[in-house]
Amino acid sequence: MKNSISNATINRLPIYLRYLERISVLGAKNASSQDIGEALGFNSSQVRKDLSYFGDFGKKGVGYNVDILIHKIRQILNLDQSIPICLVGMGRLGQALCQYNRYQNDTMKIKAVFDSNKDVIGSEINELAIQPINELQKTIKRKNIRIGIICVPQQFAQEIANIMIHSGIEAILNFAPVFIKGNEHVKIHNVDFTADLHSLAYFLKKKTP
Amino acid sequence: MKNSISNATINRLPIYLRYLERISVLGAKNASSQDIGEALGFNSSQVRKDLSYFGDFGKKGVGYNVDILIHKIRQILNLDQSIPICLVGMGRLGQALCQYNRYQNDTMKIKAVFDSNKDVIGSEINELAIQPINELQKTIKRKNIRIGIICVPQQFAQEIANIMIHSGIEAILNFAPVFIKGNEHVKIHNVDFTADLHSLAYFLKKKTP
DNA sequence: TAGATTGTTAATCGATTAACAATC
DNA sequence: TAGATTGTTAATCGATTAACAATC
Repeated sequence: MKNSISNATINRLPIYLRYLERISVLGAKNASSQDIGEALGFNSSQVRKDLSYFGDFGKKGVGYNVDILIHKIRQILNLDQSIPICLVGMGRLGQALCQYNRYQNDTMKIKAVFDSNKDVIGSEINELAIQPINELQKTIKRKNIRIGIICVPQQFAQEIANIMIHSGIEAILNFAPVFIKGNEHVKIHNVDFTADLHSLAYFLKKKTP
Repeated sequence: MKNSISNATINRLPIYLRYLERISVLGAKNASSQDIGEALGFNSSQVRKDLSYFGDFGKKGVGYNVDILIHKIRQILNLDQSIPICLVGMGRLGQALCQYNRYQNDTMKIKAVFDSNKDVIGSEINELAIQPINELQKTIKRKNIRIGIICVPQQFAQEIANIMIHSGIEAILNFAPVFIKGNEHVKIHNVDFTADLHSLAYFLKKKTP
């Protein structure tokens, strides 16, 4: 049943959610699909269609009640519960993500961090002691960690993913610039901003020198 | 004409390229669409189709010559020339990207960095002095910067984008968690890993407590 | 030659959008 | 009531994949 809802739809839900939370703070009570779409660069039909997969949240002639919709989307995305996550690879990117996550008002929180470098193991970031990789499996189980973030160099990414998968993690966000193989039980999402940057170059005007 | 080639295809080219460069270093001479697809999680038909938009690069019965294909893809993506880029927002993420870019063997290089914080302006990162935002426009023009990276907090992102656009930049990679409006002359790509993380939560198994 | 693999077509699958009756 | 906006259908548009003749 979950499979019948398009991936594209799922990827937009967090974007709707963030916008709604933003305007809720500013005092907005209602938002139409038109409002939401315009603010986020989507077609209003798309907004309505995406939401309609999950229920009739809107009111004809009025739009969507912002706070109700926030609540519903949080439910759909499982963000109505706390979700412990871990992060492996405490390079600069790992540190940046860690710090960013710390100050977010978010139910997904980094609860354990790992690195292979002996010089940083034991030191603290965000009040979390950096642990060695050989404690990864144990810690995932002990802390009920459900999502893993990979920020290690490319050549180690698959190996870390394998440990995570083997430890029963349910989803992985991979920042290493390499394709990671998972299995049918683990959802893997790759973030690849080097590729993003390179694909932008395609759109540059040709210089005629 | 460029418009006839799908966005999805363009987004895959850098991924093909990186893989080919990796196996080239390892001594590979030829690669079939099958090889490439398997390594990267794509269907082999898709690999062939993507490449066929740009020319007949393969040899029937043999596959693609790795080094020739690397050269061709670099040409298609304009990566056969040096492309100066700039980065605005020297928080942890900005610093991480800067450092990463510095040690990449890449024709796209960060040539100027900016921040609004007086305490960091003037200090150096990667042998680049951090400049104030009011020098952004002037510097883009003087250094022929063609792509801008935005790493500022959400509430300032559109403003920075506007300056970039107004200064004649051709593409923007936006890391701020907000939709940025551009125009028909500027290609904008949003990287949104908070949204990525939140959409992963959708796929978690429902706990039945 | 025999086996492998391309480039391309046609079929399929998936996602977006326009349109509108229903109704707040 | 009149105006606005939903939820949903049908149409369109776009992307992927299977299949295969051509040929190295």
